[in-house]
Amino acid sequence: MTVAKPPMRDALVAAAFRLFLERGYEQTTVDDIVTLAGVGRRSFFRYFPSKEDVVFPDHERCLADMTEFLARGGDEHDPVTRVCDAARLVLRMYAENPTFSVQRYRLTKKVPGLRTYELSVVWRYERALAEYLRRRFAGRPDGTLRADVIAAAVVAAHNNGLRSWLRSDGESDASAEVDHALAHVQRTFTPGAGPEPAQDVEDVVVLVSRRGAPMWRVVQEIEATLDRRTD
Amino acid sequence: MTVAKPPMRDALVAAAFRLFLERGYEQTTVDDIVTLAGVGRRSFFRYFPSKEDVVFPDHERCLADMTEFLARGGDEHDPVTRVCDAARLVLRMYAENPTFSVQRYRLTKKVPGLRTYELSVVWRYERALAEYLRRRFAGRPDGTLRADVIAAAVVAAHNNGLRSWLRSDGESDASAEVDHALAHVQRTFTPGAGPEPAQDVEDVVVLVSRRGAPMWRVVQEIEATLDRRTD
DNA sequence: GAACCGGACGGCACTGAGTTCCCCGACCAC
DNA sequence: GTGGTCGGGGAACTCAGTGCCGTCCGGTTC
Repeated sequence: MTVAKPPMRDALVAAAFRLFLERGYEQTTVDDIVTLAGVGRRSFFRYFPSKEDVVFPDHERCLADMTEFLARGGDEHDPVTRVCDAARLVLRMYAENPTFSVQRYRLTKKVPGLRTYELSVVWRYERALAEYLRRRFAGRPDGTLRADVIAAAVVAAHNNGLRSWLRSDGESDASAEVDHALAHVQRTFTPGAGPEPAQDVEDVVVLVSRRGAPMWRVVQEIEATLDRRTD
Repeated sequence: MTVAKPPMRDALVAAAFRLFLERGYEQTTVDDIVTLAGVGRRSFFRYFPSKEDVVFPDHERCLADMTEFLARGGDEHDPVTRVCDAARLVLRMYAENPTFSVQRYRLTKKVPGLRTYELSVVWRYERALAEYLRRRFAGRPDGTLRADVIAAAVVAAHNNGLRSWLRSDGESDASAEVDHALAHVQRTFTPGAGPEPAQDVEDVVVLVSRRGAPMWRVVQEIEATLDRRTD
């Protein structure tokens, strides 16, 4: 929407993080921030509806991107794949500013108020995914239930990978971590493995398993078999 | 912990809800509440660390119950079953006061601040489940990932059933709703169906499936087969 | 040029949540 | 009695967030 981003907004974010890092979030007042940034107190709240918002300056934009990504088409793809790709949009935002993301992670880990705020943001992502899946699953038995569960699983997997990357101070491969986690979810929920069922392969898969084998091994085996067939 | 519950706490909750319902949450100040309850302002914050807490007076207790439930044993049961049972503890708390729960549901639906607060509470439940599963899955490949995903799925399913019940104004069968939702999750994640693998049944299961069949159907079929075998 | 106007910014005063400090009265021990 | 302390009350404070209004600045219109 806003084409030119006001430099004042960035100045406020920079000033805020400087202070947050050197004396802590709760020990920093909004007055401190605006004084350091050299602007009026009222202007802070023009750009950020609350003190917490300055810690997550780009989530609103990212949420809009995700909503748009899910809104425009994509119905020819597998729904689970689609929401996984949507989740990767969030990762991309984090990965664009690794040092910033790591600093923010350390902040949110320490400050309960920021954790809570982050939860509300994550919840909105999850709702966006769930709403999309509900549309795709409309009519199926337990459609909304499936949608909610898959959305929650995708978000949990994404966060698992993301946090693992953040804990490594941005040293590990963020995409690899999240891809691995999302693949796990996709393996659990995707009906059929391949992107498009190949036409010239056998129509039947036979699985032989020892009784009592863990289900995840069974699923893994089915996946592997299907993958081999579609090669 | 606290054996005798102070009547003052209940008086504050009652006064708060009367005012919240007749003029709204944000239109009610803490001073209004303490005036109606006939106590000092300071006493309110002695019992509730924040204004939001008065809306969820029993969650702290319930969270402690769940933590204790997961802490003491239960390791002979299937982990997924165990966390599903833990989730049912929360449902029980809601079901104990249906009218109160429905009123609170309507409040949290309208007031964003309360939604956020509720999220932080739900998050703590989810973390309790995830920590338990992480212990149970310790050593397995992707143990923490599986733990996080399953915990998220269980919470999502529980909330799906719970909300469905709350939207019915407490008229429907809460347990049935949640049981159905949790069964869905259990079907997705449980390694093997029966409680204990019987010793005198066949050691091998053969599944024949059409290529491209939805994974949930495949899993369902495996489950059904295993159930038949353990009868 | 002057008058006009709309948007960005600053200053101030206000509400209300949450905290700190201190008070009081009750109840108990000695 | 004196000395505890424990549950509660209350004044005063900090700070986030809001409303109102003033100012300044760039561009228009006459």
